Amino acid sequence: MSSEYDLTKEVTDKYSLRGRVFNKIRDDILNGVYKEHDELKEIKIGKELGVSRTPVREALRQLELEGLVQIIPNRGAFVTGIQENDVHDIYMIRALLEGLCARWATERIKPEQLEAMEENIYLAEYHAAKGHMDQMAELDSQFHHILYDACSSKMLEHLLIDYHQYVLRIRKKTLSTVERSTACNKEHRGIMEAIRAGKADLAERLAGEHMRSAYENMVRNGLYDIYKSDRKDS
Amino acid sequence: MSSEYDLTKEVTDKYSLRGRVFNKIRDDILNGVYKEHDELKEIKIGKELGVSRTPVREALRQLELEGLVQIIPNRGAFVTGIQENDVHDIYMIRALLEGLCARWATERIKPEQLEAMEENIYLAEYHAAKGHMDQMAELDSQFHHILYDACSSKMLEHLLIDYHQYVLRIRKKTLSTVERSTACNKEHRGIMEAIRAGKADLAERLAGEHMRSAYENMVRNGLYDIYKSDRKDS
DNA sequence: ACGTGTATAATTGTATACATCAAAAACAAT
DNA sequence: ATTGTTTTTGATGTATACAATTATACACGT
Repeated sequence: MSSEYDLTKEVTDKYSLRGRVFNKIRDDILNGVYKEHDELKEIKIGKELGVSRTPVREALRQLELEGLVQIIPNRGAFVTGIQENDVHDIYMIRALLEGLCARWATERIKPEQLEAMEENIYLAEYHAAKGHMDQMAELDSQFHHILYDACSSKMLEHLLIDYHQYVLRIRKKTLSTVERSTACNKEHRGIMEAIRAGKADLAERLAGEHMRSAYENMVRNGLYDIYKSDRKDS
Repeated sequence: MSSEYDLTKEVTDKYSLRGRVFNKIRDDILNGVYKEHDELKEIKIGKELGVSRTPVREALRQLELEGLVQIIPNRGAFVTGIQENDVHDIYMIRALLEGLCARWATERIKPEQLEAMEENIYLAEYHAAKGHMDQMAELDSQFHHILYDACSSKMLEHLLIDYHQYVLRIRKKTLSTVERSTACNKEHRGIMEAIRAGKADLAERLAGEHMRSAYENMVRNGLYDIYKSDRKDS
């Protein structure tokens, strides 16, 4: 069972109103429901979700810290969103950090975690072969979360989980093609083998390349036109 | 004038209660006033600061997102703090990211920013020579913020400012020695020269080394014993 | 003595009320 | 018609009130 690698960020999210509101708004921003510079009014959102202002406010304050929302005192909360160039930056940042994560994981991974990775890749290859594309994003997420866990760095894990979330929507699209999915699985396997063999340098390099190739695939296929609509050159 | 590079993270911090409460608790955690596993009760903190629970709650929710506080639903908020190994991780992460920042800054820096860096280093060298150690942390912060600004990446800037803050207390201690201060200034100058010369690879490498040498200096001088007290091996 | 169960207190979660601020509208003056 | 001022409106900032949950204390039974 790999239910251990639950992808929910905080346990609180499921059980508190604030957590649900936070996730809802966050998803709506990442999924383009709210666009750049949209104003997020506490009362309106509260009504829509059937809650009072309080949990909405708390959620907005958190989103401010994540950089998805800008709060101007006494004015309101405005969507910051993710720009086209932000996606580029995120992938370049991730290339470095996933590399570091793979390096540390090589030195610190536990047998169960390696086991879990093995199982994950096996499953992913199976579903890719069968064309079950809807499963791929989930499995990809899981693979990376196992890696984040295995690096045994609270700091790095926290960071990578955040950045992983940011590009959630785009990842779903990217992985919906068979080509990218199979390539992705191959790269995952490569990283795992390097970790298993204790080759930290190789693992780091492969993890970095994994990010770059994901990004290049995205650009090549014009898969992030979705962000272009609400672009502003300021 | 370099007042442009104001180090406050958000404008809201100064003017809203929540912002002040947030900064206060944050500083208290980073400065060791609250220790690992301390419980942060909304009413108590509110009373201490002379405010109601609302701003305190919002601040705690934000700190949760920063990872400095863990919130257990219906139970309370507990200090997570920064462990000894977290400091290590932060510096290794920063080594990569400051490197990337320097690289991008090399390609995108504006003349005014280069000017500001020049001025900053000049001032820092002056104060270091005069033994004005109290100024060093501030100037160091300023240098890095100029760099963050110059890389023209909202994402990377946001991230680096966060991590820079995390190690604020320890940086103050480290820079209080003349040796480290002068070495630090030399490294800053090196980075600036590389950027000015358009040597991105060199700038990246130097910025990374700057972090590693800062960390090694810290370890060598046992300067982060302060974190050891509340350590737990879990 | 020990564990269990209930009552009480304390704390958090949420909703609402009031205060404050800022943009928008209405109006006056030029 | 345009500008400047006042009024109004609507939103946020903060405080408080109530509900739900959890921790504590104590009595009871074994």
